[in-house]
Amino acid sequence: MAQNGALPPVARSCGGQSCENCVVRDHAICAGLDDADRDALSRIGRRVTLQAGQTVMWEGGDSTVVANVIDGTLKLATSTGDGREQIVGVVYAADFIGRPFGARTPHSVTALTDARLCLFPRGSFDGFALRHGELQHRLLQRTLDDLDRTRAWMLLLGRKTAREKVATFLLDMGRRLRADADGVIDLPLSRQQIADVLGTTIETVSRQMTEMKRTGVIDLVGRRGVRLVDSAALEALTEAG
Amino acid sequence: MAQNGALPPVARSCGGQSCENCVVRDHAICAGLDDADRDALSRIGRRVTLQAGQTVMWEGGDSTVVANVIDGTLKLATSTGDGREQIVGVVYAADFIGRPFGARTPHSVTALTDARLCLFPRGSFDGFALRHGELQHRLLQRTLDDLDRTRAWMLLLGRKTAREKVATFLLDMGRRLRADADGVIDLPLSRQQIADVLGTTIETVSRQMTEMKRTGVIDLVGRRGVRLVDSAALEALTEAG
DNA sequence: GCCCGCTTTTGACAAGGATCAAGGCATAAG
DNA sequence: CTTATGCCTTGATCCTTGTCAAAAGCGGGC
Repeated sequence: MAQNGALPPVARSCGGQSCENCVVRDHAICAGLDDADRDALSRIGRRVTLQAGQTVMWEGGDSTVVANVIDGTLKLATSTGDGREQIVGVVYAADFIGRPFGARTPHSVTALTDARLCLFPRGSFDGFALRHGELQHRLLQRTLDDLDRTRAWMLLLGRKTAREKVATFLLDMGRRLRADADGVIDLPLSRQQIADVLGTTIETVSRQMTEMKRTGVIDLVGRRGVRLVDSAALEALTEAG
Repeated sequence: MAQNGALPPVARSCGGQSCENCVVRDHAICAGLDDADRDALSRIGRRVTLQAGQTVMWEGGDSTVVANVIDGTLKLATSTGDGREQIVGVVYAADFIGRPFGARTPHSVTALTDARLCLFPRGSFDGFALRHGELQHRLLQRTLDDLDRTRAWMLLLGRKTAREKVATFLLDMGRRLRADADGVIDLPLSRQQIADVLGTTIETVSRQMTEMKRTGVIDLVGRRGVRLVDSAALEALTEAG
């Protein structure tokens, strides 16, 4: 399973590609760098394409690379020795992944959808960041935001009921992902993965979503589609109910 | 309750006190600053004494101050509208608290024991940090570590059993706190607060600890004292069992 | 040293969610 | 179009943990 998810020996790289036409250049941590600095940074990195299911970093592994997400969705996960998994973060385009300034990666990083990364060797990136206060500042801002969001999620894991967890999750996805013309959101996570985010089981997630569909709060279309029919009601389910 | 915990109108301040004899100067984020910079930083801050139970920052409140913990133990907490509380962090001497570079404090900060802080107005601190890359780097390092630790705690909240939670908590306290001559650790948290850290109830915590005492893994002395009699066995209880 | 208040422990019971087990249904391959 | 393969849903049951209630015990104050 872990083997199947491994990067192929030679990853598809587009090293020569510049930042000029990068879709996340104004949202990733590189935003704010002047052209010369961004060029210098881009020479350190290379583009990599991932297929859904591929793992880029392993829990407890050496921290050898960090990256910007260009597009796609990835999960950050930790697990117990006996295989219980907890997803500790979901990252999207323009997010930063990996552990700069540290020897070990404390969690695995796996693509949930096909994805593209702008990958940097950690050592080179660390050096660059130390020489560029602006970049380090943006990294700090982002890390502080991550920490705030992560702590908010602890309230969900420790104190919310299954119903509240699923409602909170759906609203969160609604905020992060864009719905199509019919208002349908295409979830990047399977039911099992949703359960792993919420600290519950696949059956409980399924039952809660079915119940919400029955009461008309949401609509389920196919395996991955959801329409948030009544966001206000969903919001209400977020606490008590 | 919140009112009782508020800072008194005039906090006991020792503004004139310099960093020279500060017990955490080599461990807090100020370590690494040269004498001149540390002096400049100290002129921005002032010392404040807190009594157990006092709250320094409120969830959702304006982020007006940040601080170094000089001594004592404090909790970071968030809660649901209906009063369920989750402790999202416990901080000790030399730790940094508050939300730099952000308008709001996402969680409350409350003293668990009497404590002393080195308090800075956030605006001034932010400005100072922006002008001192070394300080900002240390802040980044610390924030990255906090994030790693917080994510590890998510695995506990989402996937561990009550038994595993309590065992993990006790070992964590054993690592962070120093035992006295008899090997007894004085917990800075009440049973209810332990429950709030672990995302469970006071009764469950009590039952688990009683059971561990019965099997000789730990020993309970008074309300706040614990002796980790068999750390190896405790470690084993950390996963499965 | 004794008493009072509050935390902690213990007990009984209920229930939310986990587990075990089929069955149904998208999605993709043939 | 048909079939096969996993996901997802649904059902039945169990059990860990939460809830409610009361007893016990620690610690501070008199």
